[in-house]
Amino acid sequence: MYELIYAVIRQIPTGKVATYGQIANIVGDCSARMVGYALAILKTGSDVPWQRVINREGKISLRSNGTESILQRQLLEDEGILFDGKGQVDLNKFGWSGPDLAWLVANDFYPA
DNA sequence: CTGATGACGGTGC
DNA sequence: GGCACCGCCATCA
Repeated sequence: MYELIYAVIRQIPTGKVATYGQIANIVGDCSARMVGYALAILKTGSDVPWQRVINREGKISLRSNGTESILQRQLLEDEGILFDGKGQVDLNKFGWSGPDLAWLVANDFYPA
C-alpha cells in the first residue's frame, strides 16, 4: 500500500534529502502524516533510504525510540550531507528538487 | 464500528 | 522567532 511512497523515496539521490511534505506533495494522494507513518512501519533492512526523509525544519524526526536518529544522522553524513551546529540540514543546499519528469510519467505521477 | 494515535505541516498568536 | 492548535487519514486497541 505504501509502495507508492516508497517508490518516490527511492528516487531521492545520494547526497540529497526530502521533507515529508515534499513526498506527500509528489504522491499527491496522501498527507505528510501518511509519509511519516509509512516510514514508521518500515522495517530495518528495507531498500528504502528512509534516512533521506526528514521534517520541514531540515531536522531528523525523533521516533518513539529516538536513539535511531543518531544512526540516521551518521548515514546522511556518510552520504556527504552536512549538519549545522543545531543538527539541521541546509535544505537550500541539500534539498531534493523532485524526481525526473520522465519518471513521473512512467509511474503515472504526471500532474494533471 | 468507534475512538485514539502518530518519523508532519500550516496557520494564528 | 517560538509555542499552541487544528487538519490530515491509515493503523491499532
